Amino acid sequence: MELFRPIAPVKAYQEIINQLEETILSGRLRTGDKLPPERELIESLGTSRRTLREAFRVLEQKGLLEIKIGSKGGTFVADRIQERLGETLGLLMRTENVTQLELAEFRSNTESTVAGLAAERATMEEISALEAEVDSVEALLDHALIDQQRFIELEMALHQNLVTICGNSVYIPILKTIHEVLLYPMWEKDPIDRDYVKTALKDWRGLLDALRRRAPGDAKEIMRHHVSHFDGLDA
Amino acid sequence: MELFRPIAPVKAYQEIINQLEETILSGRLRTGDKLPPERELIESLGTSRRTLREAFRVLEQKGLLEIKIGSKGGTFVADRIQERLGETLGLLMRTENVTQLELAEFRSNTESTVAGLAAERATMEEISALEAEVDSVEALLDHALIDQQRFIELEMALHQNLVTICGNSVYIPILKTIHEVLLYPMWEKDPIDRDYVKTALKDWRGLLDALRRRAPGDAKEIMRHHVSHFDGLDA
DNA sequence: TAATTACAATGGTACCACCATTTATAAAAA
DNA sequence: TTTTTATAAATGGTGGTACCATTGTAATTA
Repeated sequence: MELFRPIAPVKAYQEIINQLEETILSGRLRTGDKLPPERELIESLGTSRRTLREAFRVLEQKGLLEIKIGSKGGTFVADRIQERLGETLGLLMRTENVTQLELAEFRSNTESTVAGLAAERATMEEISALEAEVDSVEALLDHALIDQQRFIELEMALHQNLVTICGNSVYIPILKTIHEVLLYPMWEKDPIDRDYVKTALKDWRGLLDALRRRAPGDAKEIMRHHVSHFDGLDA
Repeated sequence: MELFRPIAPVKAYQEIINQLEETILSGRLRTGDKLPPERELIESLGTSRRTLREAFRVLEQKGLLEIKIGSKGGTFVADRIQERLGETLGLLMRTENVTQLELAEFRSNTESTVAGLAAERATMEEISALEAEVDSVEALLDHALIDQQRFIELEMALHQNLVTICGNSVYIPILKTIHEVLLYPMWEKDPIDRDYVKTALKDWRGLLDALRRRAPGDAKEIMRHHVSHFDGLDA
């Protein structure tokens, strides 16, 4: 009889998850690396194929592994955590714990902060590159019909680039998730007319100016207005 | 020979995941509901236990299911998506090589925003409850030796409560992750003296005042200073 | 040479038996 | 009677083995 047994008994599949996760996160296994076939791994790990596969399913869901079937298939270390983050965020919304309004407010505040940081740190080259993209948006007005799909792509790219310019990588996955998972579908519903594009252009021109003037306060206000307008917070 | 075969062959476990996920998200199964035992479900679904269990593992990881072993155990519908969001966020930060500085900056900006929102929306009851907690921190000064562990717990709780007060649940999992995963270990390293606690107290008293005065700007500035001081951004 | 076929590697599925954990209940001891 | 202990039942956890499905490559055939 045992005097002491673990409070929370360790399950085999959980142990495998922990071990592989640690190996991947520590960098000993890198993105793209191929793991040994299941039938070999079970010998190294001293477990059964069934248990290993349950662990694989979890790590696949976490975005750390990617599993392909077929002759050249196998288990590969992946880098899809961001996708999963987006999926989870979408899941959270569907369960009605998070409203569209909360999300829009979060985006408004966060993008505004990012714009402020960008105004403090943007180099002339970065500003010029951004301006070139804004010009691309303006070019859309040359056509009688607005290419809605293209406009959304350009808008998205502009926001992504601004995040990069702000120099804090924490914001990148967070805003990318918000953009792709939640705003993309929203924008697709609302039809975009010429006035819409013109308003957006005015915002971006103003932002470029604020970046050049190193005016974080102005940049924040412009971006707050821009995002609020697009998300319908000002409606 | 087949003329047409599916582009992406549907895997059985994926089909089970989709089916159960849809059932849960549509509300036909609600949080706390107990699913039939594995051995019964495989008959309804026409699959094997192994396949069902792989699907369960994924849904458990997603935070939609909770599985308990033992006589009164079973598979239950859970509501742990927010936890998973936090976990995923932590994972992402570990893999994206986020620096401590970036993280501190993100926290400073975000907590500041949250404080501003709280100042706009806090009820008198919420402010009083927060004040009671601040009093608990002050009580730590009655002892010759500061209970470091307790101080950290109280600080953490104060921040969490402020997030709740701000009324936007998007911030909850994000800041919770930042706090638990990344700041906790940091705080444990630095020894906390009486002056440290006194400074923190002054910040919180000031914040309480700002909340009462409905002064978002002041609240934001105080919180920015408070967080920066603790994270060593001002050093 | 080009199309077809066969093979091999690898993950996907299935059935069966048994182990481990937890709870409830009954039996035994105080 | 009350407390402790042993037993049983329910349920998830693990292991083994065999076979199926998918995919790429090499051998075969026209």
